[in-house]
Amino acid sequence: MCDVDTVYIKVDSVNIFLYIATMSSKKKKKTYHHGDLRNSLLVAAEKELRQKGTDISLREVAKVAGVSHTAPYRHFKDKTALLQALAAIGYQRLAEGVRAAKDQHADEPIEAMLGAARAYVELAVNNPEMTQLMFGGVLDQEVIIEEDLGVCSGDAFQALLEVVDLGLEHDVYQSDNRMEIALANWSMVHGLSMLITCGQLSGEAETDESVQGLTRMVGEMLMTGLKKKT
Amino acid sequence: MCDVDTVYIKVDSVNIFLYIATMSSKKKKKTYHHGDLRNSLLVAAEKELRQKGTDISLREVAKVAGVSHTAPYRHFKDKTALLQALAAIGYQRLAEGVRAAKDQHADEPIEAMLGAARAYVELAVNNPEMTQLMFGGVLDQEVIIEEDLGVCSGDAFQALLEVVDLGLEHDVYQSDNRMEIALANWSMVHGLSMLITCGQLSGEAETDESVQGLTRMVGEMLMTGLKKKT
DNA sequence: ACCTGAACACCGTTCAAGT
DNA sequence: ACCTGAACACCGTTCAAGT
Repeated sequence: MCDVDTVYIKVDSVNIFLYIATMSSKKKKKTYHHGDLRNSLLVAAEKELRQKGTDISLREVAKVAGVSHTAPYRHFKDKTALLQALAAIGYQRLAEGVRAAKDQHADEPIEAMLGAARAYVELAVNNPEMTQLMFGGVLDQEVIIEEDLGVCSGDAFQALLEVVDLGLEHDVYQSDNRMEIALANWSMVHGLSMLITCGQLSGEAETDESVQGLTRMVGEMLMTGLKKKT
Repeated sequence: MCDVDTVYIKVDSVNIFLYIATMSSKKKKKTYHHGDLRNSLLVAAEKELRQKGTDISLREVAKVAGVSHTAPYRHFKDKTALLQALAAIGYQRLAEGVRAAKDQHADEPIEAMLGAARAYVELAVNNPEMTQLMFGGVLDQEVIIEEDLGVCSGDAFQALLEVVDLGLEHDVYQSDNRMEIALANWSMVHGLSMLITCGQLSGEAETDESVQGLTRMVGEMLMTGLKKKT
């Protein structure tokens, strides 16, 4: 009743509470989770996602993170909220990948777009479960619980628009409608990604090289067109 | 003990058993499910899919079909098998839609392809949950339990190839690689479908008209190319 | 042959309680 | 403030049993 752990109640200070808890955890069995549990949960969730696919259990995530199965509810409203927060991280990486490709080809707008396409497909193929989580209808994009999801997914689209604008500035496109150009590129690249990650192209997209080849191929086809010139 | 229902055991004939069961069902409460339960389960499953989305419960499907929660196991190995059989129906409709569009434009290969694209996107947008089931990673395409799935999904791709061949016969494409042309078209159309059905384009794809407009737009962009001609 | 009902291990979520 | 443990209603699947 009068041991170290009870002191913090009377002191009523978060910092001191944490300090004592940290100290005592070195002696006793670590029962409380210290530090950023929210983040630990997301890390655990991604590990589970990669291993078991899109249908992961919140209880298992908690177990992997080393807390009780009710602890996640301190940081996320429900299971969907955790998955949305995880998807938000996926969109963040997507935006980063696209911007990195753009910066590498600042003077060659077409190569910048093809590079962005390569980054998009590569990320999707290397993280198929994450891709399915983001775009597979596991979570309703209509009902956004974690605001991060809306922000990050919007920013990813923004990154794509920046690559389009690069081309418009250099006057390389026939059309001057940035939305249309963006949507055509996005659809093409997204479609290829989804077809590969859901296993429809299992025959022709097995190695990294073949995936890159396919990406370049469909990307150039969109740029030059399929129809014969008259 | 000695009423009508027990006769069939001694007779040991399926037909007679079924006949007696049918007769008795008119008098008593219908406890057994007569006729094609397999089909009834698929109908119930699609109803549930449309209502509750991709995460449906096998028990609920059984309840909707009017049988006990273990009855489905007489017709499907497990829940995944039922979902795969349902997805197979989706691929079947896709193949039909594409072929119908092709037959409508037998002399205009480009219009045939654009029509097929329209059919594909339309079907996806009108059945978003089915689309997510087919392509969203809910079921592993790697592990096919219901053989129908493999057959029907292969046939849907076959239908697309037929539309490509129409164009090759009329010599309208720059490339002569049917696989490449097919993949470019498929990626484009599939990407647009998935972006709409997962809610990413909620702003610009609300009405049937706007969806058709977007489909035609990206389709024509692929045909003519984005880049300025030099 | 076809279906039922009890049983098991799991799940998401809530809530009173503990430190 | 942060986490736990019991409890509840649900789920997929198995199996002995019924007609």
